[in-house]
Amino acid sequence: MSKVVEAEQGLRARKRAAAEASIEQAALTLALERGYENVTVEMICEASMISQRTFFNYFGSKEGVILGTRPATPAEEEIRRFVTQEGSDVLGDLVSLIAAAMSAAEPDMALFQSRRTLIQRTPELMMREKARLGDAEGRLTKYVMDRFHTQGRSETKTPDLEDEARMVVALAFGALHYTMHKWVNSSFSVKRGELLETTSNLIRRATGNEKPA
Amino acid sequence: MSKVVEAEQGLRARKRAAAEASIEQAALTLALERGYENVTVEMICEASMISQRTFFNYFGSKEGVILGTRPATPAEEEIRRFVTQEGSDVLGDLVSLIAAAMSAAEPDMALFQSRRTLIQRTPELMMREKARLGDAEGRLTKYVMDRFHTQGRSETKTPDLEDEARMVVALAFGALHYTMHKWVNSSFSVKRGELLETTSNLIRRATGNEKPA
DNA sequence: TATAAATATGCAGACGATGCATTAATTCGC
DNA sequence: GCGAATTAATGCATCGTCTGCATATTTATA
Repeated sequence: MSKVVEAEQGLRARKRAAAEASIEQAALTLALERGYENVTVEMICEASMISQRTFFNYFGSKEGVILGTRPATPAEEEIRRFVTQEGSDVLGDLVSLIAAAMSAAEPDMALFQSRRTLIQRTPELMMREKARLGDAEGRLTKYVMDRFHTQGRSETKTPDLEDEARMVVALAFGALHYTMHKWVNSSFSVKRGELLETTSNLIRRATGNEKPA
Repeated sequence: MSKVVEAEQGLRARKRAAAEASIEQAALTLALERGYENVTVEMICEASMISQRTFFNYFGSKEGVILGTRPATPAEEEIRRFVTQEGSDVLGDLVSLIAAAMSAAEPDMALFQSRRTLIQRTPELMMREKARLGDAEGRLTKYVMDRFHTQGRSETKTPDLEDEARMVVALAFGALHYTMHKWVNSSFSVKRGELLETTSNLIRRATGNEKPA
């Protein structure tokens, strides 16, 4: 803790990080090869040479190692931007926000893609993934409300404003699902900007809001 | 099978129906009392006096007895109506279609409400529920496409028409989620018509499509 | 009523997950 | 560096869901 200011957080932390990485790698590889259901925790432990108990200490569950441990929360900064953002495309902006948080949660692109692929092809995982997002529902609704307030809308004038916010979040989840699907199926080749643009356009069309031009 | 044309499908079927009803009742009651997680399959079996093996033969899983065995498929007739329906509110109409199918799958209103309440308050179940709906995604997308075609839209003129259809389905799921939530939280007092109307309006607002009047 | 067909049950065991005691490793004060 | 104090990893027992398979029951049928 003297020589190097950041990084090198002690032997303990480094070892743990290494072990985690090794376990994740083993799990992802095995699952991509043989299918999530056909991989047991025991196999993963064997491959990464740790005890089963340690596996659960680290990741909590079999699904945890695939979905990733971080809860994918948007950064303060991003949230502020979303809240104060001008324009009326709440839905599009919210989808962007969540998408950004998701990729931020897994810096390693290769791992991220492995995860997404696996999630996409495994109903079980897909559903867990959605459940996780569901946890954030309340928080996201709050952001949307903040944005509404910033834009001068209030419950006084619009009593069911919160309902509207909830609906925005619900729709965003739906759109996000679509977007992820699309992205995985394009083998991650589409740039994020384009993808989100497409998503926005589709939302407009799907809801009867053709883009003027 | 001679005297009575319908009903009375033989002792066997009747017994099974009775057993199923008894098990469902026991499961729902126990789960509402003590929480889904705190009820074991063993308890349910004890309460309904059948073997664990039989329980799994009937319902396949612990979650199955709560969510219900029927997959909630819209009737042919409803589908046809949806496909040939005039108007541009695909999203609203689709939400209606799915909602109708869901209530049709459980004729007994009391049971239906028990299920919904339990699903609503149990994240685990919520997520399973969504996963089930996810299974129908492909089918629903097809209906939407059929409707588009009926309305004279084609992939020739709109290459990404299928994407648009997918997005409609994805958004419908989101909206449906919202609607169910709302309904459960109103203790099922809101009439379905009103609820769907509200949903439609909120979708319009959420997507920047204020209703003119 | 005897026989065939279907069904419920018991039993063993796989697998995920958790609690608890034990052992091994790391960190920290000297 | 070295030993004590902390902290983390492991082993073990156990619960709960779920499946396969053999066996016992029950219903349907001739």
